[in-house]
Amino acid sequence: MPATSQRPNAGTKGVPRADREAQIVEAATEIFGTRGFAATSVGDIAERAGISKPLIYNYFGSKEGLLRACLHRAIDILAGEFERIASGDAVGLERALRTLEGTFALLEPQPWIWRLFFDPTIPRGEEGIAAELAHYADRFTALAEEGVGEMMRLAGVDDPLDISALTAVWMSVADSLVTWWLEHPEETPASMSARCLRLFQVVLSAPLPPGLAAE
Amino acid sequence: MPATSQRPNAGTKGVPRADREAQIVEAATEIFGTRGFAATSVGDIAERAGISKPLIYNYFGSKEGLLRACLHRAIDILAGEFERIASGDAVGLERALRTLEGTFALLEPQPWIWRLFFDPTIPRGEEGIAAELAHYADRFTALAEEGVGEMMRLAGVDDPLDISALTAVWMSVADSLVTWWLEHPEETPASMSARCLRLFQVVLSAPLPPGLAAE
DNA sequence: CTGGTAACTTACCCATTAGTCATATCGTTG
DNA sequence: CAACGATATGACTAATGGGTAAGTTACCAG
Repeated sequence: MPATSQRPNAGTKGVPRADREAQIVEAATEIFGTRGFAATSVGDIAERAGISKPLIYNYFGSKEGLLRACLHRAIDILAGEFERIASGDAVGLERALRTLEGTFALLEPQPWIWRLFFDPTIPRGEEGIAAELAHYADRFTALAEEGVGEMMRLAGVDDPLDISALTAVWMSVADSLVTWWLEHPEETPASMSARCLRLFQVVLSAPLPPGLAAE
Repeated sequence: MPATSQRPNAGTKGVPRADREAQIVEAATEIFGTRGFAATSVGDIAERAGISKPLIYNYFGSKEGLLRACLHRAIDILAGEFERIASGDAVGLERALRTLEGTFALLEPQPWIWRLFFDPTIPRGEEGIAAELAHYADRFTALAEEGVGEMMRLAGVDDPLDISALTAVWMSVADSLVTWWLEHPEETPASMSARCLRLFQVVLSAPLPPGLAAE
């Protein structure tokens, strides 16, 4: 028997660091992604992950370091595959549909990761994580803008502001579908894709508003 | 001359309570709306409004009370007009365009108010403001769902989940356009409306993806 | 069985910030 | 002009939450 036992729960539980880190990052990503960085406390994350707060600081150094780890994992999951999807040979609305399908498949395990890149509550100090985050968010935005711009040029529009606005709309559409999915967990990637096809169909087959009919 | 002067700036400045309240609410709405509730401190708001923190507590009781006041003003500005716009006789995409136009005109003075209703950093305790907020957010959602549902029934779709998803998408589209506007302050409500018309045109005139062409 | 190290936790520190108190000035009114 | 209520603030308290110090337990190599 040990001489003293003032910290009854202390001591290792035999979980390797890599495993714990993954587990913590997973929990953190979910809470950061749903509640926002600013509204989340490190204590909340520790509780959710079933460990204590100092372990997080041991492994990640700071709240921001934890966020950085979440981001890097998110990048690993998304970046390559996302560019592959976006660089297919489809254009216009078909490219949009393919991108949505790919996104749903990618995000299936944890849709929250997407939110990290566009969390408005992350402190916007020039230095630190904000810059890094902006870099990756911009990569996704650039990808989207490329697709949107291509479609608009086909339609004879090339006003950069129009492209910028429609890109924002498009990304928001994708985001809202992921969010909706979050609230309907029984949906599969396949059923989401099918649903999107139906929704496109409804919108595109709707009667044109006046002033927009001809041309 | 007064006997003592230990608080040099104390004392009334002759601003009636109603005016001060309006001024504070205006400042608070802007900061809450852009940075999020959780990431905003009462001190920041006081500084922005040019008054001291205790005055806010004097008038609104708590940070949550201040948010409630912001919400009520937002309701006053939006609710009636919004319902009038939505209850016009337009349907489908024309109703959508009309709603956007009305929204831009309404939000012109302070686009931030819109964000209050969908701020994810507001504490989600069952009791308190969250319930009230959900009530109003649901009213807007119901309005949108009515319009979307009408359009979808015209297109022969009546799956409630499809309606729910497209409603989420539609609200997100409106939100993203307001956000985009926030980042392009030189735009007027009229130019935003015109831009939306062009964007609709591009999307609707795009070549249909395969598998979606015929019926 | 004896170190050393990696995996843990309790109990704390301290900066920020929600919220309060006591006080000060002004306008009005009898 | 005295008294009062409304408008206002500097200086405090208390709690939250990021971050740390120091110690506890388990495993493993010699």
